[in-house]
Amino acid sequence: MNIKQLLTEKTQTAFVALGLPADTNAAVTVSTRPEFGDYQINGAMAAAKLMKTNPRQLAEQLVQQLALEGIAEKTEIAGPGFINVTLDKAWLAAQLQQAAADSRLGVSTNTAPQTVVVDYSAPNLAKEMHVGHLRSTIIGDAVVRTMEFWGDKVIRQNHMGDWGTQFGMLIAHLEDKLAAGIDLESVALADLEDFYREAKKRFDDEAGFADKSRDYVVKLQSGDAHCQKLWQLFIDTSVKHSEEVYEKLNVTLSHADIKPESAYNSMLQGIVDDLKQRQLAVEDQGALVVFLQELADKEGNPSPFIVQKTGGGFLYSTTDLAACQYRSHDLNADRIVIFTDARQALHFKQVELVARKAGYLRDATTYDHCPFGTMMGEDGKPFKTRTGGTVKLAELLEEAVVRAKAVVQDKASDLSEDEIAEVARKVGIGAVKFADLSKNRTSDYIFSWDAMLSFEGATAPYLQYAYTRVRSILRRAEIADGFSAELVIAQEQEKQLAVKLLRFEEAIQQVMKDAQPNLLCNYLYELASLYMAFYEACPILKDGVEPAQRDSRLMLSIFTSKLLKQGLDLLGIEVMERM
RNA sequence: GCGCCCGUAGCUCAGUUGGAUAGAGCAACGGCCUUCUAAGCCGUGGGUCAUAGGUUCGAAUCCUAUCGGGCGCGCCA
Repeated sequence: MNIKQLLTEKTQTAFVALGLPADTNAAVTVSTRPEFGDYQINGAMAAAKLMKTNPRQLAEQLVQQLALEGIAEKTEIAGPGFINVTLDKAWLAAQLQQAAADSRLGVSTNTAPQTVVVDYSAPNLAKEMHVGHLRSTIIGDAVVRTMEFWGDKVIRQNHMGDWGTQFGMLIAHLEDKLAAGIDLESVALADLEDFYREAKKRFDDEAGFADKSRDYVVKLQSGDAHCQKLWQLFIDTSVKHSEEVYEKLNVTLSHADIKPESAYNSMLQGIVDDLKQRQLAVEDQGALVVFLQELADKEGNPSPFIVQKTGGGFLYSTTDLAACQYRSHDLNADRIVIFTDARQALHFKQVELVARKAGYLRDATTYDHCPFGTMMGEDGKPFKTRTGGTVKLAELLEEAVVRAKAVVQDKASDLSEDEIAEVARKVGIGAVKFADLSKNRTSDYIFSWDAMLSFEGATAPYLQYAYTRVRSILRRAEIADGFSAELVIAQEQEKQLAVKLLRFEEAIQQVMKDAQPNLLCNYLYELASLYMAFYEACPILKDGVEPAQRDSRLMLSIFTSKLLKQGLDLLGIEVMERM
């Protein structure tokens, strides 16, 4: 059920009946104020301009053609030509009745499933995951879950960085550690940050170590068995670290979704040869470069895109072109979605241009780079990653759970120790995720412990709390699993809740279109908020409530609980029965 | 220098395709627990949508310029 879409279709049919083109923008939106009804149709004004007629008159004609009998209780024209639609309560109840009996919670069937490749998380394996990886990981995961719920075929791709220049120094350092008999996991690679720092220090200070590191990179990339073995040891350990974080974060990325940079290794020479043959890439100052006139500056100097270094080495640009080829042709993607920070915007623009020219991306494949802002410190200045400024993701999550536990113990003393631990985990992790997921900004964002770990207001705990309140009522009501009753929408709070419950599909459509889970966060917060208002205003199990009204309100509650759970699940946030 | 992103309440942020009187949360203040979980609900105050022009029935939204912040611009990823 998608009311907005229904009204849009009705309006377009009416437009056609009035002799306007079928693609005239209906401009259906949710009403901005209660006295304007539930939805408003704003298309008449723009259409009138097009036809050079009076907008109010056109709105009148449109209303006569609309055919909203049974759907709308009232259709009014206001102002210069707004059409305000107030939905019929009986119609809402009937729609909700249907949705409540549906396993998809009223979300319509996806009649044209797409194959979507989603590239997200992609940590650099040379280091441990830090807070900067949070956005890509959880935003990507929420979008992926939403697409799967909708019914698209989603292929996750964790484009882990495992092939950079730093690995030479890391495996050289690892070799020495192992030679000294130091245990791999418990000591040498227990803390990747420390390990990286040690290696970097030797690289900068120790005579001969830098040369050895550079030598090892070349050896590694040309398939030397010894270096490969050291590298594999390092990679395996680092991947394990990442997967521990995924587990804690409740992220759906599995081992099978890892498609690291090194996986494209065998394709790179072919890509470069092909670009040369197509005369897209030319030699310049020793490197192989594609010049892009499309991105030229004002003087007409094209934008350079290096695909092969002086000396023959490949870069991430080469890898990303190979990834285009693989995803578009081999995986047959209709859409490729990539979540990285905004600093790489130019890079991906270049990748797409080159990939399209060379045919690595089919015309049928859309390529969406979804950027987000750079992380800043609380002082508003860029978050420093070099000198101890990095907050490890694992540490953030631990802190979140510890803080949540203090709150849970304070507020829910009747829970057992085990339950408290469980609730603290879900609340803490949920708070961190929601804090990040609920922000849309493509601009820079400020990292703040307090913001991340806030448990009041528009936060995950608020939604989780709303869920436990509903569940508590349902427990007390002692109703059977398949409970069903007639829905009656009477009071204002019931109606507001009902309309919102029927807008779930609108929310998830937007999330998928723009790859922005914050829209789902907004929706769920508003839903929970309306339930809270309903909860305060509409008694259910209290004395004096008529059985029919009680049962109808139980139906509303059951559906709300299902929707909250499902919606939070799409965000990767868990719920609990009590808190 | 050129390019990209951004500028909304004291703070953090919403604001859909250009729609009516720009919304939440936090913080502040005032109410609401002998009855369904007060991590809650109800209410009050708080705005030159960075600035100046322009486009039009109508602009936070589109265009131009200026100011401010961040990032990027050939051999890292």
